[in-house]
Amino acid sequence: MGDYPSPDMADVELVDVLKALGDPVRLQIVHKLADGEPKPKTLDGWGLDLTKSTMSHHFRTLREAGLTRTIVHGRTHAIQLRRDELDQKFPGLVEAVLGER
Amino acid sequence: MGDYPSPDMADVELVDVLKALGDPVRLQIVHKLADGEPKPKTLDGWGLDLTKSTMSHHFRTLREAGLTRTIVHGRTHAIQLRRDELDQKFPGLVEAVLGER
DNA sequence: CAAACAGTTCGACAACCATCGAACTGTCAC
DNA sequence: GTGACAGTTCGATGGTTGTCGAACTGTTTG
Repeated sequence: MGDYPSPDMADVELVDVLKALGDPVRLQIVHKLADGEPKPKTLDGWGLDLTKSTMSHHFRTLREAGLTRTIVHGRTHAIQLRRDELDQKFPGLVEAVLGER
Repeated sequence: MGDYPSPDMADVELVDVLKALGDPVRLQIVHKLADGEPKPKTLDGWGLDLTKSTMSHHFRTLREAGLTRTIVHGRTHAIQLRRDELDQKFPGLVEAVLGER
């Protein structure tokens, strides 16, 4: 398989981040990623009853919007929130969205 | 004309707020409202080249998502960011979206 | 009252999007 | 190597959305 390029944070636009977050499935995924640890895409605990192709679509959307990065490990993939970069580019945004405070 | 009810902030969902903000036109409108002052819907300075019906659609979307309130003044309407309520319900969100810091 | 004005609503249209199943690609285990 | 496994991609489908023009509603001003 190919690779899964995340955009440079310099090219990430706020409106695209917000659009990606403006979907209940993706917002929930981001919540599960809040602790910063990479999570396998196969995770049972997403709490979502969707097919793999739909999940794949959302993972791609999050990655292309700049919110996550994909870590390939043989035949398994993990997804991780780009927390540090996001905090630098959009200070307070992730914190506010996750409701931490 | 009827009235323009804003939802109770208790009923406002984060995902709907984010979806409303995830559009370039509406994000720009919110930026213009950042100072908290009500702005007439007729404002020339929105910086948007759209018809009145399209603007009306976006104003409605923002209001129904809980982001703004409409102030009717005879035949003119003003729109205002619900800053205090939003700050209370989603601390730091508006600040982060507006890029204040 | 009549005309101008501010704004909404409606219908249409195209573009986009979430979802699914099926087919496909790459990797690991046997 | 062959089959199971993890994940992506593709095509289709139905629903949503952004945009416009035209018609409409309510308000102010002559």
